[in-house]
Amino acid sequence: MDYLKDLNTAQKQASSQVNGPMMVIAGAGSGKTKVLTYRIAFLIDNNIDAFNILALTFTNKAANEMKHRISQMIGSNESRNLWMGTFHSIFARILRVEHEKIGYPSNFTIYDTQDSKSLLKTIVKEMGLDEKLYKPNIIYNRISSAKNNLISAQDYLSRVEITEEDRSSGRAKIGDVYLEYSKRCFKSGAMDFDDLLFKTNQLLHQHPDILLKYQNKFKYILVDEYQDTNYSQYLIIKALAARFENICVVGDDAQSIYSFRGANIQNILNFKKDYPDYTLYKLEQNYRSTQIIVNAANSIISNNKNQIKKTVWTSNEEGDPIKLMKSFSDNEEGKQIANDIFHTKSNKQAKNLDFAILYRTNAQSRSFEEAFRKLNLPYKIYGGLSFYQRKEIKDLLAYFRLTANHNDEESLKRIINYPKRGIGKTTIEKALLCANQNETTIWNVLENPMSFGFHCNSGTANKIDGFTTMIKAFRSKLETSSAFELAHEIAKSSGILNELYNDRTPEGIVRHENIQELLNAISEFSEYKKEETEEQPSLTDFLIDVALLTDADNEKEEDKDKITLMTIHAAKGLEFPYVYIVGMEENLFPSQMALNSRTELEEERRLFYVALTRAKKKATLSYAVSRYRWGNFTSCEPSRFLEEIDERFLEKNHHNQQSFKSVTKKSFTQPSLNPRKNFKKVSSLNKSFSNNNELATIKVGSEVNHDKFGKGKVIQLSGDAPNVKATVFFPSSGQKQLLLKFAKLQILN
DNA sequence: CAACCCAAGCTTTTT
DNA sequence: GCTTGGGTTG
Repeated sequence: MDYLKDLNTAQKQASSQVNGPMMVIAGAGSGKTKVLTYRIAFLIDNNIDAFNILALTFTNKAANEMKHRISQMIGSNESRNLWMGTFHSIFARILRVEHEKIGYPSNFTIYDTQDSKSLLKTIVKEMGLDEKLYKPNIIYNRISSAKNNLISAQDYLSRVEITEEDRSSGRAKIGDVYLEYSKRCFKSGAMDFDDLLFKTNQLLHQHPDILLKYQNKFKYILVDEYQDTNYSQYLIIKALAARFENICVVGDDAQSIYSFRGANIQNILNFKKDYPDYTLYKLEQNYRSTQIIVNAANSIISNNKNQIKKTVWTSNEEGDPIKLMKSFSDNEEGKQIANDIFHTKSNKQAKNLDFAILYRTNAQSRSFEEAFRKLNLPYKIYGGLSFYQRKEIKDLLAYFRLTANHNDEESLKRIINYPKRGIGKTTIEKALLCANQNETTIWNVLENPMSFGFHCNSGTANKIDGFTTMIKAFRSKLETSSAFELAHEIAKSSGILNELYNDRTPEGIVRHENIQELLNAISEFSEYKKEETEEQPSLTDFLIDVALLTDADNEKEEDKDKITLMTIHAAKGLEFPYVYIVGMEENLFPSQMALNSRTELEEERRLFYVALTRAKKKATLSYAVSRYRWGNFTSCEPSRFLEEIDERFLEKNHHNQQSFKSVTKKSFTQPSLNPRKNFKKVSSLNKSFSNNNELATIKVGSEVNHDKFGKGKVIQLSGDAPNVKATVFFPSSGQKQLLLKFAKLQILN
């Protein structure tokens, strides 16, 4: 157990307590993860079976890093037996095992936020409610916070104070939408993110035998980022730990930044009540940052009234003062910081990976991207649209999901007409109506139209039959084919691969590459799983993992040495030598959404605390006096947070201040200094120059001219007059399907 | 049914 | 400024 030598006294004490409840309050940069990993290694060294240890984290990334570190300490043979992962992934895994108890199939689908909102929208339409009033976002948040507080749809409807709230906001029917939403998810064999925790609570509370089983399994429980747990998560932990009370939670109330999604700081304060004989450890020495940064961060957080008292200190060097940067506009901000990085790189011999730009909202990344590109500074952006949320990826995944679970309504709606196969909106709506009336799923209606009295014309019926037959064919290979084989076949047979291959626009090419990348990911996944379990994984296994994989967790080698751009939320747990906190303006940071109450403002301040404490060597704070928001040029005031930093920690002369005054003046009189593309496309009025005689002579191989697409060659003709459809390949814009009676093709030869 | 055009809404943060 | 969805036209 030599490794304990690496720890300071407090860290050592916390790492080597084996039994009993304990809470570690860990200041930023004080070695929180270290304590967690060392403690797990210590437990295993003290003959605690790794199978009996459960470690819960908030991100896959945190879990993987910790796993990696532990395996280096004690060997992967032992460490692979640990149950370590995010709340959502661990409990999804348990729900798949215990699915019968809650009436779900074991291969249930996990709906992401997009799926949930799309379903909500469908329901609002079906119920004939005002779509302006019943916006998916609002309903989703209502339902989510209900679930996080363990309020079922039935509970929701019977609680007067809740329904009264909805009534006064003019949305009296939200409870009914919630009920229908729950029914639809259940019917579809689907759970949303909140369900994973909600149903786990149901499972544990309604089945004492199951609870006992997992209490006995997880004799030792560790929870990271405890300040970010919500009520639902709190109850799960409490139930599981009730028998042995070997529970270790680690957190920092000053870094609680997720209350908007139901996180509750009270959970930290309640720990005392639940486990009166707990031990409290405080990690107060910061190993990450300079004295200036640590003390400046302390001066900021001291403005919060609600907090656990602790004194974070460091023995590191004093370091550079914090730099303030003022810019005229968001574009200037990007340029200035790009320049600053450029110079720091050569002056301090820093690498790209030493720099991070942290902002409040994803939309702020744009000006930095432009500026970095101009200076040839390599960068990477986290967040925003993640790989798995891209349309083409979601489309292909929807095929996988529907193959595994035919009842998955959202997946079916997504792909039944993609690629185009002539099954339109009207048909889908009719089928859905029929499904609702018969209390069955849309898949069952489509697979067996007769038995549900579903009528449509024979052409459509054929197309539907073709679709269901195809999906069933995929299904029959689910258990026999390898994940990659089947994935590739689906991509091909569904027509997706072809569709994207024929799209020769730059976007189309990227999409095609993305599909290839997904297939590669499946192949890598298979290799990895085979090593771990010594079994050939199926596509279902991949789906289980992919649903909860959010951002690109495994970083590519070529992305290693790049400047990082991310939101502050995404930066939690990370550190960089040089950190730029940008957009330090009122209404942006603090966000204008957070100015209604002290609690919200304090959360913004904690967010600022998190941002500043990411910096190891030097922090730069930047604000602009004007910025484009919603396409409008708006003026901004510096953030109140800037005034809260003790002046001692700030760079004295803001040398750029003066020059920017003059820029400001000049630019206001000459707005063209800051040009934005503002061209509207001029729509060209088409001249009709086709006639029926020409149409009659068109044939496969004909060279034709199209008003918009230019010259092209006819590849295929289908349909009967007057609805003849031509497939034409245009070198300039790829393959297009055109109806001859409208397309006004000119025949050239 | 599919392509195109235009207006509306959007920007908090994420598993 | 951008994306999405509704409505219209081909």
